[in-house]
Amino acid sequence: MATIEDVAKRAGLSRSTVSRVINHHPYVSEKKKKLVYDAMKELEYHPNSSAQRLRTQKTDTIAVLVPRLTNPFFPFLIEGLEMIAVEYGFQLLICQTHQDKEKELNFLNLLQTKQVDGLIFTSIENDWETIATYKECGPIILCNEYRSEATFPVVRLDQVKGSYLGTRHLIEKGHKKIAYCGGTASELGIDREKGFRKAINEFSLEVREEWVFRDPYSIDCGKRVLREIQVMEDRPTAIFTGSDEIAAGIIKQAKTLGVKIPEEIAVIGFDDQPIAELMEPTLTTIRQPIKEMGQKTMEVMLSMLNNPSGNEKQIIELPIQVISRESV
Amino acid sequence: MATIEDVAKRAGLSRSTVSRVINHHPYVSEKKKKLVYDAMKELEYHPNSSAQRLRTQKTDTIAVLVPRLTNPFFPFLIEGLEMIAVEYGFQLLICQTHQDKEKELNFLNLLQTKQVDGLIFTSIENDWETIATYKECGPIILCNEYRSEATFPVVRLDQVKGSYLGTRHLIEKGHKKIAYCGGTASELGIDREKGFRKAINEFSLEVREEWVFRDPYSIDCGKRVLREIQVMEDRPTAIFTGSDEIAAGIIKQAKTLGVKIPEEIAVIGFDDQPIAELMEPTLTTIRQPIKEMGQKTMEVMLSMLNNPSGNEKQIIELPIQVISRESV
DNA sequence: ATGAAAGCGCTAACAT
DNA sequence: ATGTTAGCGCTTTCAT
Repeated sequence: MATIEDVAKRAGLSRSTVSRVINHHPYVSEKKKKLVYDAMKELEYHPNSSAQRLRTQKTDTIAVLVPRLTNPFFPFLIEGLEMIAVEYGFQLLICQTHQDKEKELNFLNLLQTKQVDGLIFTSIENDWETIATYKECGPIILCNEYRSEATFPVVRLDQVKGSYLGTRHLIEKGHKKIAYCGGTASELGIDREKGFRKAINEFSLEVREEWVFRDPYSIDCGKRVLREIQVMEDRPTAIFTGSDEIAAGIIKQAKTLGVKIPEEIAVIGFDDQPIAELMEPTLTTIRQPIKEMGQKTMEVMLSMLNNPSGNEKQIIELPIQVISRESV
Repeated sequence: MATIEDVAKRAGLSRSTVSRVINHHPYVSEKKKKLVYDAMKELEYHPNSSAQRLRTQKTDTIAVLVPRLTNPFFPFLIEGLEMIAVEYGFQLLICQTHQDKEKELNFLNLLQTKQVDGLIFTSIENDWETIATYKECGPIILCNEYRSEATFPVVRLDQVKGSYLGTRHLIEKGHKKIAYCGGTASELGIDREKGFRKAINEFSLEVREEWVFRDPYSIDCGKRVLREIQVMEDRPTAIFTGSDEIAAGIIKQAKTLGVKIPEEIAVIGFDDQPIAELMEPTLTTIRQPIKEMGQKTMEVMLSMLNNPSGNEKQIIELPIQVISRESV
């Protein structure tokens, strides 16, 4: 492997000049520039990125922690993040935590070992205390999931409002017995339940505790929930869910059991993923501006990188809306 | 940021000893080991990965080129790749080419700048000649997509057989007029068409050229294809597709147009993604052992890394099978 | 078992 | 406009 030294010799110049050419510095004569380029080509020279990183103390890389890529929500979010990152010459290091606390901690290590310049959480596994420890290690942003104790910037959607609107939509369609199936493990989940209950209370309805499912997250979870509901004495007539996957699972199971949707049970999803339009009936859902959230997040990250002092807490909230289709 | 030097001073030892502790070398007395660990903890020391990489000339990182993560096929493939990689202490750098030749070339650069130790293609945008150039830059493997001229190891599925089986399945269900909608841009596509035609010929059927669609890849493409078919005078009674997404698009559009599936038109997908079970009718499809393909690929990569001379061509083919559901 | 010293490949301050 | 030089933080021979 050719080094910068080799190129310098070959071009009959100093390492500095070669370095200047590589980094597009001004004040290099055209003549020598050409000499350098020729030498680089002949020697098939490519700068060693580890050396560059060591020297400059920058990696131009941002870590993005996601629970798993097989949940389509996250690829779409990454799409937004990457769009802005690439524009400014940054690359993403995508890290799947698989919902594992220890893995998450290991990824935080990337910041400490200077393998990345900044880190973005899109889901959070560990306690806030644990994560707060890393504040000094470099710019960190919470995107999508959040913690109110957070002292990092947060880019998120107004989950309370989202689930409030979704639930109100169900109520306006005449439903009075509504189940909640959104998850409450995270603060995001708690807020969703909050919005849900806000709508419920506003219309003086009641929620039976057995209609509240706080763990579901997948297609299979959705299926299971519907099976549980079907054996209840007093059944809800509508279900609010925390993702299109859960909703899809419910609908799928309903077909298997011969339960009519939305006549017997209405279902509302969350996310507006491609699957929402493909299901039969098509899925009424709550659209999150995922890509925009990604873009906004990366913009905040870049500004933190440019202005290291400006990492105070700030909360950016994006709008959310109900997309009415056939499942309600 | 504390450096190894700081730790050495603090522990009253040399940098070498600290380094030995970090890297779990033998022949360090327990006493000094403890001294080092204490110092590391007090100083919150974390080794700088750029320095380590520069020194060792290794990154323990493998680049994985995918067209896009929003196509669920690739997250599942990554699942398999990552499982093995993590086991052996490697991390993945996931790179989306977005089907862009230039981006693909830029990612190949990662190998030249020593930012990764090896690189895996899961799709190929550039000419083979162009890619062949990079052979000397480090271990490269083709996974999923392939080129017969390839001089790198290839891990793939038997596409000819897959589409042959799928098509035969349609024929055995009584179809004689079958459309092909699989893509032919890549060699993978060509092989699929080959398998398709093999089955067609075996049963002495005919394929009208207007029934052959070589470009489709997405849900929207599938919709478009069905619209085009519906305005034909002589319509096929079955469609072979190159992905569950395309098939899903066709089914969706069929509903919109009031076309009955499978009665008026049968559809077979490719991949067996979660969506295949959610559609109504459920999707008959060709299952690819995606995760296994990822695992196998990473095993080959690791063996290349351990044995740099062993990067000769080898082709590993995995089995494929038809999953019969309702859409045929 | 431990330390001294060289050097991985690069950039940037300083000097000219 | 170009060159000289120091040093980023680490590992690894070599010596003891």
